[in-house]
Amino acid sequence: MSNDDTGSTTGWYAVELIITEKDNAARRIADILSGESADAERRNGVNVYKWGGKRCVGLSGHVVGVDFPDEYSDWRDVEPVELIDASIEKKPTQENIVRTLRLLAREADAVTIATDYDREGELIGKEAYELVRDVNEDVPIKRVRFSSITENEVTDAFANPEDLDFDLAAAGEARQIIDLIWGAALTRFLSLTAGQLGEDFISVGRVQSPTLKLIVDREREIQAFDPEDYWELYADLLKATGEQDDAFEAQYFYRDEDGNEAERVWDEDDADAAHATLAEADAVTVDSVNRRTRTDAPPAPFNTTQFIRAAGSLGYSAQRAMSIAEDLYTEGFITYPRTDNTVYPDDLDPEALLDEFVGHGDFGDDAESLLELDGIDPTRGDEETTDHPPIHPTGEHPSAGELSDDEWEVYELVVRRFFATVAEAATWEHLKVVAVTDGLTLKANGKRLVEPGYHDVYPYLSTSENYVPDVDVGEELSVTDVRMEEKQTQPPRRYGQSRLIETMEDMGIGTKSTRHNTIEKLYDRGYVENDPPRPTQLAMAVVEAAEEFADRVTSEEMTSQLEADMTAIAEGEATLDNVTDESREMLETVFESLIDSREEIGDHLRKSLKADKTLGPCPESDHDLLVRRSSHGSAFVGCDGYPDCEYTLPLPNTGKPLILDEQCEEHELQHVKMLAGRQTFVHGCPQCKADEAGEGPVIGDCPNCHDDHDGELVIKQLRNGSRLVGCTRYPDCDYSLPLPRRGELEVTDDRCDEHDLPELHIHNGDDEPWELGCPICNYREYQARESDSGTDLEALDGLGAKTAEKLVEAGIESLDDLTDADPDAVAADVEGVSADRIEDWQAEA
DNA sequence: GCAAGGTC
Repeated sequence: MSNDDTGSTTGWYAVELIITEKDNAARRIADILSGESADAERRNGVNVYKWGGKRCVGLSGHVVGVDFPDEYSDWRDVEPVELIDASIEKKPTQENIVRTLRLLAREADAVTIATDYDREGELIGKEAYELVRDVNEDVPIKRVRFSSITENEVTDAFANPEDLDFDLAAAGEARQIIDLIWGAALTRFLSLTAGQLGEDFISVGRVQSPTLKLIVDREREIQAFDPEDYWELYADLLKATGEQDDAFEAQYFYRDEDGNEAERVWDEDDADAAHATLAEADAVTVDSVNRRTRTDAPPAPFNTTQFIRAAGSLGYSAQRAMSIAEDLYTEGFITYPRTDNTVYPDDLDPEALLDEFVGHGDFGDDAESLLELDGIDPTRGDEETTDHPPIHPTGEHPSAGELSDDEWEVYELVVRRFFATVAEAATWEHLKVVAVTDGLTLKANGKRLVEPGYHDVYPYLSTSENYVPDVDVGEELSVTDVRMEEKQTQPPRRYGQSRLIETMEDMGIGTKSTRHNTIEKLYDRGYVENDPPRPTQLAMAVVEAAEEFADRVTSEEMTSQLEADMTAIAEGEATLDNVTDESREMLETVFESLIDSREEIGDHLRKSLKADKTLGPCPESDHDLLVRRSSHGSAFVGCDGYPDCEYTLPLPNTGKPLILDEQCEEHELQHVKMLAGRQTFVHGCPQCKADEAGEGPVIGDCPNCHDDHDGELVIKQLRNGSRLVGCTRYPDCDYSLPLPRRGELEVTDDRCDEHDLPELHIHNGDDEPWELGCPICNYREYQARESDSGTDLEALDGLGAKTAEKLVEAGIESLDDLTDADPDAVAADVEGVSADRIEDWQAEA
């Protein structure tokens, strides 16, 4: 073979470059087209697969992005409204890949674009097309389309190459431009108006803002909710047998105006009357018995949204579930996790896939029992697309210990979901009994799982039964107990992450690949906190401002209109220019009223930002206490009146503070929770905590002043969050020993022989404690390590770094200076040090 | 330091 790396196109075979959307697709296509003979090499850190004269390279989705020219990059230098008519450039976002692509394109005699078969894939293909054209004006560039990477589809597609669909790509470009202009202009406007530049900018966008509005609207409903009292009545019934198994609970119901069954009694007198009647009844008579068999069909194959929902019920956030799924995909255990498809493609052979699991420990038995069913007919969902199959296992098995616990749990979920889709339906038997007494009706609903069907292989859904015994019409049942419960109607529940993603899907906003990121973005922007997400005051204010002045960006219609426009562009009925121009005009109109209300909007946003940080009144001034961040990043409580009022309270070092709704009755401060993943905990009222933490138990005598003044050493928690061993006579005696900030401190019963102080341990999580030892010995060791501080004074017993510093300031720079000094004169110069103590040191020195 | 959409 000749050297094919010379870039020569005059060789005896032509060099063909194939470009795919991602590395994984490049590798699989190279395998198919080369009959598995392709070699991989790395160029600029990018995999290039080669065989014969062919090169195949995978992009990483978009490798260029739209942006404004550099002169628009400083937010303060540009009026946001100017962005509307600014030019837009495409800039490489993945330099390595762009470089490699250019390199390969120069050498190519033919180029084939094989990106995903969807709109965004066409745009990514066009981006590749332009990068190739930049360096190779004449090379022919073709486009192949296939809906799954299988031998048949891929070879067919390459045998019949087509042309790029520039109209379809333009539809995608219109979306990019409109999203950028609206998003950037409005984001900058709000951020500048509220003075939030840098990390804490205030963002707005076509997808994030309607999503945030969903959360905010629900919160408004919750806040406006007015609970209503109601009562429910229950009776325990028993058959004449009197056996335990023949007892069950029934609930009182009546017919409402529409003739429907109702259980809630809204009037207390009515409830009392019904209760009294029931309480007097010794027995009730069975009025009707209804049996019904219900088929419980197995679930449809996983698309991204349903996968996120199922993982959510196992406790995974949307982001975490997707991140694990992406890893499992990259390692080859499951198929591509970003898909809308809920119908398995024809080329998936469920029996062959089940076969792969036979004999594999955790799944073998279930796979075998599924293979024994008569004919396998997988379930189908409503959505059928052609780009990727529903998420299912590949049949590749992870080896023992290869997956973390979380990865295994998610992998098992995907395997079992596949099992469920080929399993049989479950059957339930429902039994409804109605009994009457004195004109009152009672009912009991029983359910029993007769045929577990798919539940045997998919144990994630509830199969709890409710037992009601067999009874006959006319049978008398004795009443063994009667209960009346007072209840209140509950406000609607907040959206959970997976419910939000489902709602976004229903509304048609975002995509399978981005919805979970959008939710994460709302957290990053400080718009929501906690899980399920709760909106902040800032979020409320942003949504209010957007609703009032840019209603379009908070509504799902912006997306549906955009979709319609994109379809028109793709079909040649509209152009990119007329769609984007029209959108620009709308945004101009938005800005006219926005600019007029700049001050009002800014005030409202700033007030809300402050409200999000406010805990309650400061005990030392008329201002509020706020959660603040110190220059080195740790959180603390400080007064809004600073610098006039310097009142502060400490917060724990671990985690990010979250202000809760609960309030401390004594200090009127809201409670604080520290968010730190699994180590999240409720800190409570910071004032109460500071009061409790003040001084710990006495651990020994103060070596500085005990002999003269009975000073004792205690462990102190300071307001800035640090702690130390200090003297009870502080500030008269400032003897102190530092302690580490992190971890839980344990005072053990062992004592140091030399200093008669307890040995200390520090606990950090589950690890073995750090045996710090006697605090004096520990500090000595620390000083020995850090002893290039320029003075040898610190070696003295009980002389802390701060006092040493003061001595140095007073002219005592070394042990020699100290020996020569007059104790009384030094004591007068240096605060907190007695003449006696200096004499002791002189003796020691 | 903007968006949303790909992908890692």
